[in-house]
Amino acid sequence: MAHDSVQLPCDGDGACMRCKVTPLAEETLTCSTCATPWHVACLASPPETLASTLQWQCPDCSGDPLPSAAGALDGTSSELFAAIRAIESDESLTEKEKARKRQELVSGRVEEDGDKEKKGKEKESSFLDVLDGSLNCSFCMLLPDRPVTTPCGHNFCLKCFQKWIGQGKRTCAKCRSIIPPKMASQPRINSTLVSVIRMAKLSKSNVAAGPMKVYHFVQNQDRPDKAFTTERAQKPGKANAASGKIFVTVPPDHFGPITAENDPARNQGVLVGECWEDRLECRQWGAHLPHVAGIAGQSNYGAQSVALSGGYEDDEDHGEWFLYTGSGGRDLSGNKRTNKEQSFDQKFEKMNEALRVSCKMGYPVRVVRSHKEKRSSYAPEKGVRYDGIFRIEKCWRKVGIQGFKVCRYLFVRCDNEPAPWTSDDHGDLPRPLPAIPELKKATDVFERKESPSWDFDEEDNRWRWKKPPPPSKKPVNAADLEERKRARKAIRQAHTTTVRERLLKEFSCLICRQVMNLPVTTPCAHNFCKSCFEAAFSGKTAIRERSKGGRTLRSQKNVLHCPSCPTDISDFLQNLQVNRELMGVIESLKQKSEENQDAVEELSEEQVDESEENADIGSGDSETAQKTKNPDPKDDLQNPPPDSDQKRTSKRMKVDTTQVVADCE
DNA sequence: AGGCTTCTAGCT
DNA sequence: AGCTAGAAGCCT
Repeated sequence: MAHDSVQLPCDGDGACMRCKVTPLAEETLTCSTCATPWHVACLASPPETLASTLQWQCPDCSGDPLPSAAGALDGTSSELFAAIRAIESDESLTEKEKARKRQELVSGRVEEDGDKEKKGKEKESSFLDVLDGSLNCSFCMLLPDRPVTTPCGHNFCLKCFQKWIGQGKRTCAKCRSIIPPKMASQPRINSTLVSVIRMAKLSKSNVAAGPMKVYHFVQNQDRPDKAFTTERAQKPGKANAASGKIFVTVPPDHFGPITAENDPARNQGVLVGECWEDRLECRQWGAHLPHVAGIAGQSNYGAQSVALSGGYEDDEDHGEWFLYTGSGGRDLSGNKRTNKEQSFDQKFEKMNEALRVSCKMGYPVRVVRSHKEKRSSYAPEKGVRYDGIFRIEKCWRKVGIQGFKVCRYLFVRCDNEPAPWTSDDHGDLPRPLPAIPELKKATDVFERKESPSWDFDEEDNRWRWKKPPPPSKKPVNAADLEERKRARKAIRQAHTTTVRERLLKEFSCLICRQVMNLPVTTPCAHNFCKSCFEAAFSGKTAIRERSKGGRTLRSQKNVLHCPSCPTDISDFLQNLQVNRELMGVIESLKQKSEENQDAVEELSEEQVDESEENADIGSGDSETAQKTKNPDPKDDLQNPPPDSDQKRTSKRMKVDTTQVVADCE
């Protein structure tokens, strides 16, 4: 190997000054910094990969030649070198096209992909006037994907950057500044830049302004697996968290057990005895959806589930059967969610009526018990547990412990699986109703007259639907619908917010909270105005300033923390570089937003609705298969049957179907 | 013990 | 379609 010898480039005539031969074009490499040609065969360490040839620096420019195990280049490489040179010399191509072609060659991307990208690029070009290509990753020449910013203020795709680092490079591909080891080993995504790029992409048709699409709106499938704290929540933890993803595919008004086919996540269904940390987690598995309320139901339709949480002192728990108290009768004015004190009578309305409908129809009701039910032997020690299917056999009103009337319900278990507390190896068998002493004083007693929908089948020896379950009135992914509702709201809000406000939000300095002026990006990917950043360390930087004097002062290294995180950014501070690319974009967006501000505020909602419609997902409905005539649950009650509701439901179902078709196309 | 938020049924 | 009050939570 020639690595001990002096390395020399080609002379003005193209002859290698070391071996004196004039190499063919494909046997030479041009330095990306000084543009001097070099004879590849005479290099001590030719670039290991073709990717690195694009950014190749000659031994003179790179300073410390990398130790390389690579020998002379093989034939295949030479061919590729030739191909690259051919691209370089093709005058019909623009610089960007050249870069893309080079990239295709090097990465071995298939032509089809290249075409797709080309289409993407054409799309991009319309907003490139905002970005002006200034943000493009120097490696792939595209807008950075998962952008990372070097301390010298240059932006790259995370993957491109990692590739570069993987080749042993420790200098910025753009300006040759040293990349700190920490940045090299743990590059951080610059989330502000992510916003910049998203904004730019979204503003393509309506330069810098456009309806600022709310990209952080979450659909059920995109919701996190766990409950999460929203941006506006002041308190951490689950006290005021939003629910995470709903894992099961049953509609929110689904009665009865949740079976394997509605559990795509695990394919086992919700099993009796299953436990969850809290009500939010319980909600995610569909056993009981409301995360505060004890009863899930609709007054004209029935109740699907209840929670026993010890919220009402009148409750009486006997495991396989229990006496449940209705909701209401309490003053929740102010900001309360609960109030133990009862101040008026409960009535059979709302959720209490829903329970009565379930009683009347003999619907299966899911029951969960919470650890908060302290007076019951059957409550779990921790969290919330699914205890299976119960039926409401009777309901009535009585004067409760606090002196006001409460609604009462007799729940009796009727599940095919044994209860979590029993040592039986089989589920429930029909049992005689327990004697209820308080019934003597009860008023408004209601008993089921018709045969129950959910009953024990003597032949099958198991509990099952004896009558078709009530058809669902809600789409399966009601959670999605709710999300979309919220998203619509958010979009509307985005319309009324000025671009300036959004700029402020997305590109504000973490110190002064204003739109950044001369932005600097720390290696830990936090962004500040240069002046704010410097001011934060005024008086502290002096110690390090004398380091250029001599190496004796090196021992005095002063640890300085990023204003936003504990990262030591003392090295970064020493040579503060403005992220000019980011600055350019902010400036341009600022300017254009001022021009368009009025127009933005007046934007019609049509655009929003359109995008909404497209984002809509048709909802299948497993229950529609059982569309037999449903007996009206309230036909013997004073209220009129919910005719209008039924019509509305079928109408919506039709709409949903067409949407599914549309979505498939 | 107080107070924050989420979710939604049931109204306008 | 939009709003509001009520809901058996949860955390400091």
